[in-house]
Amino acid sequence: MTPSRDSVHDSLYGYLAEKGLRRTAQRDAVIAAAFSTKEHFSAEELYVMARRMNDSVSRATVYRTLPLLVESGLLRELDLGGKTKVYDPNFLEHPTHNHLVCLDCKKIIEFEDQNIELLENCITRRLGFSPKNKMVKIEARCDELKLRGSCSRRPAESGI
Amino acid sequence: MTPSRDSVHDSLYGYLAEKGLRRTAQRDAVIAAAFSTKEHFSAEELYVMARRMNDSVSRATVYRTLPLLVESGLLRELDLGGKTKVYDPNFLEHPTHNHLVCLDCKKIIEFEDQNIELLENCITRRLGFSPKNKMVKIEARCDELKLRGSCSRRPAESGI
DNA sequence: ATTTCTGCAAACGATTTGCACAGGG
DNA sequence: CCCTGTGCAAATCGTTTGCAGAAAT
Repeated sequence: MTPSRDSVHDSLYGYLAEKGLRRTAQRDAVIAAAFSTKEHFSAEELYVMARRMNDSVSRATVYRTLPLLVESGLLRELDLGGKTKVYDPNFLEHPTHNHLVCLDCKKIIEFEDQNIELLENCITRRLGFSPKNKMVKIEARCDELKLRGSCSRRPAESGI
Repeated sequence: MTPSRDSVHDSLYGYLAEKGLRRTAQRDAVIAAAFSTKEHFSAEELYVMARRMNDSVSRATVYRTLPLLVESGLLRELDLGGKTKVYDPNFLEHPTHNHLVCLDCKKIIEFEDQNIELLENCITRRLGFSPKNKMVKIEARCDELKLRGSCSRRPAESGI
């Protein structure tokens, strides 16, 4: 299910090579950390995870590596309403998924929809552009919470 | 076309009154500034504009007023890919519009689409939620730029 | 009179950067 | 070797906050 770490490595290091950039133990650790989870994470959280794989990784390296991962398309940067941006490692497996954020419990549900995808492409072309990244964010309130006064949903649920 | 400033004032001060908050000259200036344009603006830009209307307005007051405007629904906070968030005063006139951002020239095109709107509502209900805010951001590249090597579009164009 | 608002300046916190050394090709 | 990458600590920059006085109700 998870894309093999090797394919992620190949993909990024292919990208790095094109730019004349080098392979290092620290970048390996950051990549391994980023794809060791399906959860969204902040830069700081990635720093902690990467440090567990290789304690020579510094915060600066994490902050310098993150943009490379985003530009190469391995990771997607998202603003889901929290105080910092988060990074989503699930775009390799689900390149067109979108997000619903519950305003009550802050839970995030990922969903895919082929129809929206299609409409986005049409709209973009009609305006004279070629689509690159499309993102939908829906902020909503939990019906169950409104009815029962508490939200029973479990954190790990994903609509994918 | 622009909603009368009075209606904006009424709307916000209605909201403020509900919360036991007060009407002040500084808030008036910030509101007037925010709705003196159809362009997106940053907090700092709003500060400059508000100061032109009343030079007693401080940066702190702008930063304290901005969340009130967002929570009351008058202004929408957007992450369009720049380094800071921007605020969009056009949601009063076009409550469901979305954004396309050109990766080449950074121009922003606003568009509305009833079909996407509908799909977002369906998806949200299907997942057991009631939609509150829905946003679509499309990042794209200008076809004309690709063909001609330069982007001839003018900054003020809006797809609404 | 009571409470909210304000400007100021200091504090904050996430991110970025300059530097000198380490290490990949 | 040469040049990129690194950790460290300092710098940056947008935003937030504590405070004492000003102003709204």
